[in-house]
Amino acid sequence: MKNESEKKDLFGICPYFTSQKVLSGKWALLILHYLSERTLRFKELERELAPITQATLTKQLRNLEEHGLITRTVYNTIPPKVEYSLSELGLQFKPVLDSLEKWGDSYIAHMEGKGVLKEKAHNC
Amino acid sequence: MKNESEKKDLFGICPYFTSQKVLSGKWALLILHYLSERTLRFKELERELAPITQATLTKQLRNLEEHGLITRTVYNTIPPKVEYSLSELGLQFKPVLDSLEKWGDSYIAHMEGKGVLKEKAHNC
DNA sequence: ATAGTAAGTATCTAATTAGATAGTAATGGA
DNA sequence: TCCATTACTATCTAATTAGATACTTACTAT
Repeated sequence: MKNESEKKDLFGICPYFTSQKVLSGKWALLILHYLSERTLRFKELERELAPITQATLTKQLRNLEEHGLITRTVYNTIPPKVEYSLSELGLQFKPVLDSLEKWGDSYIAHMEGKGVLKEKAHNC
Repeated sequence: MKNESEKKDLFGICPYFTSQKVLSGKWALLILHYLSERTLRFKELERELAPITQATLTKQLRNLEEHGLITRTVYNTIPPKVEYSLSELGLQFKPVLDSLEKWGDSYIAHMEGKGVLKEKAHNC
């Protein structure tokens, strides 16, 4: 199934399409948010993102790493220690996170105004 | 499969989780981008987003409409005319689009620096 | 000896999304 | 009379993602 002629792959060409691809994971934004606050170990992220599973978290982290948003540092200890943090590119993503958080909050406020009220989250 | 106790549904609670849900469609960002420039008819959007299919475009638009980001205006003419535009909430989303575009562009520039060069897109 | 720990991998299934394809409705124009 | 037009809907299949579960490694503390 080769389709060189198709213009499907706007990845790396259109900023919106590119962003969509990078951020498409269910947990991507949340991971970037937590890492924007501080470097975290695998286990710490797992706790923050519960009830995420290990396998899923690993996949999401690999995806972000492949796209260059986060860096992975392995310490050769037993038990293992692996730290995740934002790369330079990931740091540049902060303005997006900020505007997204602002919008998300006003979106939630808007919904609450319409009667879809929920309790405030403990984490996140 | 009822799971009231699970804290899976952070939609409407956590701004990142909420944003993720709203923007999860493959074409969501692109649609919001085009609509942020001007009101568009269904057919116009379809052309801009080619090779999207009608069915897919309809689904994406319904999703955005349900989440309150866009408004749908039907004119009772033959052939039909339906216009889509950003709602108040959609307009508030503009800062996100702007920061996203900025980041996407620098991401692409970064990739090009690493030798993943592509031609510039005609549209988008 | 055994259990606990951290950070995985490997499979497989379930759920969600996107896409292909065909059909509809009402009208104006050739 | 037939075709084009616009904005769909309805099915069905394909592709992608998320999640469940079990296993691994090598060391330390009980």
